Amino acid sequence: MAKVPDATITRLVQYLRALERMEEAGTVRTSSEELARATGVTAFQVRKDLAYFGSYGTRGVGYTVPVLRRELRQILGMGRRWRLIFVGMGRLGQALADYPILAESYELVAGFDVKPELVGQQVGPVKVRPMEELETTVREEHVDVALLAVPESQAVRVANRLVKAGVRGILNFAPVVLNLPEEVAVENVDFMAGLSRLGFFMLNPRWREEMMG
Amino acid sequence: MAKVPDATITRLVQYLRALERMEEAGTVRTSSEELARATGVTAFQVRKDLAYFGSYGTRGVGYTVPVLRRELRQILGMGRRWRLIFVGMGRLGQALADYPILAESYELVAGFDVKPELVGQQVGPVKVRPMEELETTVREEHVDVALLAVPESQAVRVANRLVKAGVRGILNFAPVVLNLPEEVAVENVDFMAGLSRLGFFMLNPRWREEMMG
DNA sequence: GGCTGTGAACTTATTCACAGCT
DNA sequence: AGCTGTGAATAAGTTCACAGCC
Repeated sequence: MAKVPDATITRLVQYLRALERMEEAGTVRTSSEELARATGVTAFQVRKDLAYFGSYGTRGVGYTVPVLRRELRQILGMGRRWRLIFVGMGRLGQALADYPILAESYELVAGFDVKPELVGQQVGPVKVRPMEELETTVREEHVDVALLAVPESQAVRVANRLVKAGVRGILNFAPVVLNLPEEVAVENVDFMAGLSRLGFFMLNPRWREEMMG
Repeated sequence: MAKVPDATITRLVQYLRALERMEEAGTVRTSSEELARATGVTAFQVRKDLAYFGSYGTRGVGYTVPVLRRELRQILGMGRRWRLIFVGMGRLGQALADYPILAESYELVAGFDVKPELVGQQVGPVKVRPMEELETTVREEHVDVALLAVPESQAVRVANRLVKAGVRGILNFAPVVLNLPEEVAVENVDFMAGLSRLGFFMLNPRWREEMMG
């Protein structure tokens, strides 16, 4: 397998979503053209992205929705149910813990918070434990990934604890740069950064072509 | 101004954050080296990114923290307080409305929800109005940007309403591809996609170099 | 001497044209 | 005939080396 552009992975997620909608709708056959329309990229791009991983279609015909869906789930690691913990059960953590789609694809092991009044509470499918139990839980209950929703000031410290305890991935909602060993995967969900970028694009509507003088 | 890479804008936000931390700490002088360390990129990259917009430093000396901070705020449109509405005041919308950093940089005009029991409520600094008032509010109260936190199934419809009403930017929390006219800026905050990507990187820890056969 | 600013080299990603199957 | 799969061309983005200025 050749080296796959980062952006390709992001697009694969979108293709998978489109395929899931098609399968729900009962569609059996699709094409790079149709996937492209559904995800806002070009058909060339769709075919190239898929080609990094193999050939899943039939020339002259197209792709079979359930087949391609299964393959993409496999590639993206959605085949296995990763074991996930919530770290930080404030407003944001609580909102996310109650997000139903999460529980479909991930095994929600537990939540953690420093606040004693939250410990013991049940938030949707997630029961809150004290921070002291973080390391034992990660180790003994084979946690793969942590959803980090603690305040900015604590994010770096807690992330380091998680890495030391042995998680393999962190979904980071705090607006900080985590500098972790590269065997730990990190994805940042930084909506404040998104807002700042939005500000730039609103100020510079023509940034794509040639920007203002 | 030459065409600026998309990724540069994302990094500018990080530089700005680092500068704000430095200014809080009372630091007056910094360097591309130091900014690079704080944000996890190379010093070359920092200098190149800044060079797209002008020259803000002094050769042989470095950058003056408050000066560079002011310039970056200017570039990113943080100089003016954009007027923002929340669309969708469910758990996620509520959590975000209460996020204190938001109110520092944005004028929180109002929130909107279809649920009658939410209408009229005060969520942190945000008062909830009925969806019927969406268009009038956008037009009469000069709303610049909408934070879209409605269920997936409604996201496309509501986004189109917002565009028609005249917003200039949408921060989209729904996991759907919005295909909007290009004069409207869109930023997606798609944490489910982040989780899927995490799955891929956990499965393929060596994806950076050469991936498995 | 030291650190910025930038053209040029290089690397990575996207677009394209068409060969290869069905 | 039609649509995928892919090497080659083009474009975009990053790294680098060093010129320029304090």
